[in-house]
Amino acid sequence: MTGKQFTSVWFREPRKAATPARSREEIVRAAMELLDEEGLTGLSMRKLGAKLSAGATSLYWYVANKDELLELAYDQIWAEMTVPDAHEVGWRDASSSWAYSMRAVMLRHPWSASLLGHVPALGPHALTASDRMRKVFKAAGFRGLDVDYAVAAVTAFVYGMTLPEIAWDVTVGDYDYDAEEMRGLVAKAAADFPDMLESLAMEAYEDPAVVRATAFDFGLVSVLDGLERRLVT
Amino acid sequence: MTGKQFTSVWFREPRKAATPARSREEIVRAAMELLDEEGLTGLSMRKLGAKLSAGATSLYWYVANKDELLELAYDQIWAEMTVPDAHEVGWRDASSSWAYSMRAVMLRHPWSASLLGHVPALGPHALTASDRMRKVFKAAGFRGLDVDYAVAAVTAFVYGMTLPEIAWDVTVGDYDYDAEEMRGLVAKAAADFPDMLESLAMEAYEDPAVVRATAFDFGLVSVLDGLERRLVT
DNA sequence: ACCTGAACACCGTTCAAGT
DNA sequence: ACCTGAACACCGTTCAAGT
Repeated sequence: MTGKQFTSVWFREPRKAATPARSREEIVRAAMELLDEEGLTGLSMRKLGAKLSAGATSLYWYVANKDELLELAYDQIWAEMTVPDAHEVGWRDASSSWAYSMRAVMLRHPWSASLLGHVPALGPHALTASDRMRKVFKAAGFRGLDVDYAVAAVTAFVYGMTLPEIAWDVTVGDYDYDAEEMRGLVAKAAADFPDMLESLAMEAYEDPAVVRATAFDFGLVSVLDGLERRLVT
Repeated sequence: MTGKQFTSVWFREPRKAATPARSREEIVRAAMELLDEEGLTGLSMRKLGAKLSAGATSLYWYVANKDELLELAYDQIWAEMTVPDAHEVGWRDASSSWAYSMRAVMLRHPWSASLLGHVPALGPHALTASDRMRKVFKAAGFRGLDVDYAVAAVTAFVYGMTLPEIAWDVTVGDYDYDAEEMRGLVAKAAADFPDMLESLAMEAYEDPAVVRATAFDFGLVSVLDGLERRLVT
């Protein structure tokens, strides 16, 4: 207990602007651009201020602190995900297209991976998406807290699968790397594990993007199959 | 392409100490203590130096930079997970006790959640754990890349489920919060979603720890059921 | 109502200098 | 071989002062 109160942007009323020279929307948009270009570590209040040709500290008029700015940017992520109506396409199609769209959004905005799960998802877009996901699993036949459990299981899977993909992309993007050399280094680290070396060798002949997509699909189908079994018993 | 080479602690030989006043092991142990006590943001090279009654910059003799120090600490996480032998207890029991132990380790070291997936898992302990997990799924009957896909699916699920749990614990720990008040705030944010309010109300009568454990089990059983189905078809 | 710059208390890291 | 302190280039945030 520190005496601090838990806070979130979503618990406070935004400033009502009289003559909005700058606006929250503009700031969040600029922040997302910076995040997309330079990643989470590339976003600083100073840089963001400069981008908006303002002093870094001007931003504090619109936003309590950097964390709340991130909460705002984070919520936008959810706006980009699509959740089809289960009554139109069935719950399996609905939830798997949602899963694919969540993966796509994360890959498009790699910084979101560092925020997902860490930042409370209480923004309007996050809530809307969750609500739609709940409806999908209700349509599937889940009842009570099982609805939440099902949503959580799919979300957890998508998130957990996509995160390493992003980490890999970031690594590849940040460094001058040679695929062959990289494999050699990894193989050296795994030298004591013949089993893993074998699987590494198998992968070497496949397109990495295909392997990743296949892994995702394999797991997603499994998760949905598993959830479906909860319905019949 | 930036001209930088990709590096990892595991690709370089450690310094061979002649008279090791300090050692990598000691530094990593101290770093983990600091991490357990104060979290990821609580670890700074200066603080760690002070804890070891050394100058902050002395650490750079043992470790290339902070990222590599985190790689070292991160690998220790894997040492704490247990993966039973599938030939003794069967693949379902083996993989689910591994899943539970991974969850327990993450909850014990909340900072690990911010490293998992972000930091390359190339350390000896990470590799050992992965190797054992692969053996479990091989024993189950998976072949080829399916072994990796199965391991990835379970890992992704555990990680994705546990992360929000940790975020919640950290929030509760950091702030002076009243359960009732908190629920009120969340309910206000979700005011437009009657469906979610209903589920919020249901949860209010349950022990949060029980709800979380139930959610984890529900999902885990589903994932394993789903994987099992891959074996029969 | 909005914006500013100076200032504070931090960071990670480099490097020449010490022993 | 190991450790140090000074220095550099950054951070987020507060706050009194401006318009």
